[in-house]
Amino acid sequence: MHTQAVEDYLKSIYKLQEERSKVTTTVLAELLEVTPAAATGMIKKLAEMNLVVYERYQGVSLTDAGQKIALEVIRHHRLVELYLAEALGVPWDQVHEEAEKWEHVLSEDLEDRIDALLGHPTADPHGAPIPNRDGRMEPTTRSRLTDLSAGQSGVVAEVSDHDSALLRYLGNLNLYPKTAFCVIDVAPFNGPVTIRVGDAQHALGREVAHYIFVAQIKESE
Amino acid sequence: MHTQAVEDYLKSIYKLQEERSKVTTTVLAELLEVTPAAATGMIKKLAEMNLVVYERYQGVSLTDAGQKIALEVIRHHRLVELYLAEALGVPWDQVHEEAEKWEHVLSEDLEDRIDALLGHPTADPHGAPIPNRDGRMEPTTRSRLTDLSAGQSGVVAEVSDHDSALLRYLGNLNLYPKTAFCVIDVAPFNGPVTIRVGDAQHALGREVAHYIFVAQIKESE
DNA sequence: TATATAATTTAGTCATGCTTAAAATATTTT
DNA sequence: AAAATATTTTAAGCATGACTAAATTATATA
Repeated sequence: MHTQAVEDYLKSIYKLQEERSKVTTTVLAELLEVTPAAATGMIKKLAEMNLVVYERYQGVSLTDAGQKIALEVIRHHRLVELYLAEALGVPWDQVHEEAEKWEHVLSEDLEDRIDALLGHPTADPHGAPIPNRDGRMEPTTRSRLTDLSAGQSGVVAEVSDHDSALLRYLGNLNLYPKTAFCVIDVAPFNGPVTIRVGDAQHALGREVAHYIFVAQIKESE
Repeated sequence: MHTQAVEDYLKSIYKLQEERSKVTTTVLAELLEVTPAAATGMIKKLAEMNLVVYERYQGVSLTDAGQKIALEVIRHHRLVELYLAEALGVPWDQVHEEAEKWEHVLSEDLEDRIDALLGHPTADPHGAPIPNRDGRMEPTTRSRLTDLSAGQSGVVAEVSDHDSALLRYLGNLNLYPKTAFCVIDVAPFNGPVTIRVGDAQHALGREVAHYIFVAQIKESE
């Protein structure tokens, strides 16, 4: 087993790699809420363990071994999130925080039990894909709501879990994954995106829309 | 929140205090699987935090504040043990090990959810009492099976969870808490204790009998 | 009671992972 | 291209919590 710090670093590097081509020390440090100096130190250690490739001033990237561990941690995290929500009724804006701690103490045996109990799920409560035991995930086509235009319809696929206040807000609007909606209007000058969900209509700020990922995009008739 | 080490020390001191009047450095160190020197160091730190009373060469005892924390940790531990057994089907010889890790990451909110889901239980899978939120426990009258004599009957109240092989053995004999039995024979010279459980009859070694706690002792007719 | 043994504490280290401050390197701006 | 700025790394240090080895204190034995 690796330390919690090692697991957290690998997980964070993985997440950043998904978005940016280059994972820099500073961005990593910000995500982990440590100083850049601390990140440099840990990156060096990870490089010695052959979990990341690192060249001074050039950022990091995961090796295959590092990615494997990262995906295991992410699997733990997302399985726990879903389990907390489904089995224990924890509100979806709180599961992330709890799972941050639980992901590091989950034995393989318990992972299997939870996985089976949930019916081998493929997505967590925010719609993020759960890697299977081999580290494979369902490929996701991640369009953001900000990329749609008026007249298009879609389904909420995933919502960023980085801010629990945002999740509470979206929960109040019933904008959970799998919710269908259509875009009524996209206001100019970074204005709100207005959508219709069932009978309700909501004007969402650009930042909120940016954190909503959409699937099954069509032109509404 | 306290560190995991602090919580583990307080829990261990509490458990030792239940059995011995004086908790010595060496016994504590053995239970925690660290060197006596390490225990001395931590004891000093706990004393500075006013969680234990400590005088050099004289052993430790918990303060009220220390006991409060110890009981919270024990409550977490035993609730988790029961939850793992009931909700996730973890075998009773494995719940202890898992709970050792989980007890330190359980939020108060989750504690309440688990407690409610289990119907505010008062004992863990081994029969050990679960402290309530105020730190109160059901008073236990702890006779050991070794204290009984032939012709007496009783009910298994609690079984020590310190050795998972012992638990597997007792599980195979169906000697779970609440199991009724009667003593057929107690062989001399520290010989086996023979008991009858339902239709089956088992000869238990003295060490095993020592780790079984019994309630509702009567003379069988 | 003196001595041997056992328990406990102190002293000095080590690993992990963080911090701040200063130095080195990259990137932007002029 | 040089200067200014931003990023990254190095250096030194701190807290936690463990270790070994040596010194101290208690307890048991003769």
